[in-house]
Amino acid sequence: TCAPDYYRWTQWIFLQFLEAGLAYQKEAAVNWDPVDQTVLANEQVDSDGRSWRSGAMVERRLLRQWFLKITDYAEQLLTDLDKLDGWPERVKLMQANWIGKSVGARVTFKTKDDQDIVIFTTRPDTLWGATFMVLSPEHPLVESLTTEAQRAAVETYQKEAAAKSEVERTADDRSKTGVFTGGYATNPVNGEQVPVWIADYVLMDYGTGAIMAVPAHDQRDFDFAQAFGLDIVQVVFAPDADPVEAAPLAEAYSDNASGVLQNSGPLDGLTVPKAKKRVIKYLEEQGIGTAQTTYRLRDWLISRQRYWGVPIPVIHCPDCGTVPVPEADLPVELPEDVTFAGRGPSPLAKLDHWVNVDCPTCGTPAKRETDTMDTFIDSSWYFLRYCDANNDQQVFDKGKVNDWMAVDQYVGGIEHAILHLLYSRFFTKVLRDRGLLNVDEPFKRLLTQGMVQGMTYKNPVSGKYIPSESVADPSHPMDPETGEPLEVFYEKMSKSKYNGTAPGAVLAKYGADTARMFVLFKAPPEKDLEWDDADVEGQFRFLNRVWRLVQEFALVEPKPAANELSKAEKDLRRAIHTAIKDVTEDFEGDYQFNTAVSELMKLSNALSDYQDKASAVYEEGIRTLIAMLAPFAPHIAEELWQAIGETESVHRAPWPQVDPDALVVDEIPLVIQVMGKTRGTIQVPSKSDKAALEQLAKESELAQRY
RNA sequence: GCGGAUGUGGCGGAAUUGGUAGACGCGCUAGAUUUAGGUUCUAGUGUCUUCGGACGUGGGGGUUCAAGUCCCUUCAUCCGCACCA
Repeated sequence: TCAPDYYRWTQWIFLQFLEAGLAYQKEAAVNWDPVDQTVLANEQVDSDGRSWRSGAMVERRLLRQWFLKITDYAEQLLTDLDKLDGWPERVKLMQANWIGKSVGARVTFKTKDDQDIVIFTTRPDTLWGATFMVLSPEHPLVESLTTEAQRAAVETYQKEAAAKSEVERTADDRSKTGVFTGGYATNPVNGEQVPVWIADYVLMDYGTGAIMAVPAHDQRDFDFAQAFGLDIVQVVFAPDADPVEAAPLAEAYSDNASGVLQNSGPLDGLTVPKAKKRVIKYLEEQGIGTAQTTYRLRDWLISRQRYWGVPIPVIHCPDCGTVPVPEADLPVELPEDVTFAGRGPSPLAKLDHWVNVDCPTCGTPAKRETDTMDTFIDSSWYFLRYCDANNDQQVFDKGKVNDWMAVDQYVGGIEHAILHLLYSRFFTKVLRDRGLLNVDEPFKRLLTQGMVQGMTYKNPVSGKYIPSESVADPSHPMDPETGEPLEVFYEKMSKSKYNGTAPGAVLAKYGADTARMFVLFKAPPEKDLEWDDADVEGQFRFLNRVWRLVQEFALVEPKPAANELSKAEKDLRRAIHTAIKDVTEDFEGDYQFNTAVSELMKLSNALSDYQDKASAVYEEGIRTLIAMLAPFAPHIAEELWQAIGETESVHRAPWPQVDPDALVVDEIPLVIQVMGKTRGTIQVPSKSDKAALEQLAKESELAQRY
């Protein structure tokens, strides 16, 4: 994605976004990584407020930046999750959470001097219970609402809030802080005067930055009211049979299911769901509010003050404003004659000959945009380019993309749940709406594979991690210095925890085939894998057994195929074809390679136990085993394939096919239960009808005994 | 707090539509081979047992001839989101 013949098209796609009105600049309080000296998208800041890349605490800065309007696609990105049957529920939920849809209403409260305070609420049915309002400290109306008596307190609070980071403001500590502005507003449904407060738990960038507070029915509002003695609690719904009074309320009453509205004018007597519908109509009739849906998803900030990235292909002209670079001038290449001065501002900004250009529209001197794009842009469409990777005329051929897409199976880590996987869905939908392709969703099936974890020794007293080499007796691990017993557990590998495994050492000792077999066998692909040297040994043993089995077989002179198979031969043949069936199903289904490997082991065991090594069925078994081993242990399988006299590569050999006849059994063990208890089995002909089976069961020794 | 997932031997994990729970592997026990250790091979390995059996898939209850699987309830662990109005 860093090659100009790729990012040329990344820039072209950016221009498509620009043309569609989906790329724009705005000044906003953004996430600034002080270590990498760049801004970051919301998705790239973890819940502790740290940069996904540098790990530094992110600061807020007011900067003019480029954004992509992913919010325009919030609803589609949410509803189309239902189409993704092949995705883990967990990932879909994380995306739904991140998009954060809330359905409710905007309602306008009036101040004394007739200014509008617009609030957003998901509970417009509780409007009659609103007894105060809270604005975000940054809310533009705070200044005019604040009375002289309260001004000092309000300004102090605003300063404190501004100094706090987003994380501090939303930290675990739920104790409420806030200040009364001295101002009042009118509740539009009942004309009550309600005091207006400011508090930092109300966030300027969600909803409208202002809320109505309903202490009787919202626990946060209740807590706030208690903390500040706002004891006007108006109850507006209650269980029908058990009206709740204001006075004894110990906590907010928020059981919506059984509530019936009271003290609420036109809503009285309605259930909560009905009141929610009715109130919207009422607000609209009265001209005081409308239905509204909000999303937590924010537009995607894509500007980066980094050198390594795709230059944003626009030119800033003093006369024409922001002008896109004409398609014919793409790519805007990253200059190579830059000077890096450690960490600091992007070196692009200092490169005058690159920055200074003529405006493509009017020809007057202008300046290039020096920000580059978030690298997640590059990876949001590469799967489309894969369909037509060498096209130098267009981004990709529509026919080819429609033919190949969507991706049948995507494999990736859970860490991309709300990053790459959301961005790629967004890009696919935008490019579809630009008429460039016909698919709605890029990835049909998603497998989030687990991580490899290492065996970790930790002294629970000192908290120190101990390298495994220092542990003398692994069955009773002790701290070599203090003799204290150690905790043993599995955790993500890390140098500081001495729990890593050097792949080179494993490969040198056992070979790549063993390592691969171990990884596939140890756990199903979506689960974390606990690296255990003893299990690696186990795989090594298995491959050695197969090796010996084939070497022994190579010395035997096989007999020609018999017309009539003995019972032993039939049994072996059934084992062979059961293995083919099961391994094939593991490949075609959910990639449960752990059970596929175990099927290979079973087949190997069956062959190992089989006496007549010269039988043609035995030979079939050996050939089948090697052929099915090939995808798991390609080197050994190739070697063994030659050992049995083949000259072509095993990897070109056809995959073994199931012979349904081989799976048929003449006799099956029938489970006998007497009075609901399993008592044993009897052998019965597999083609018996119900009456015959009942007869056999009644005559059986088990039936006599119980 | 909200949402989701998962609970099966000493361990990792298997078990089609409800039909012999614990496949396969690790580990462990005993024996054989070996000067010894390792390797390799054989047998055993859910718990209890008066050797007849009984019990057993986090706990409790239910449906069924039959439940790891279906229903109700409860507990625990992990993950995501979290003052989102």
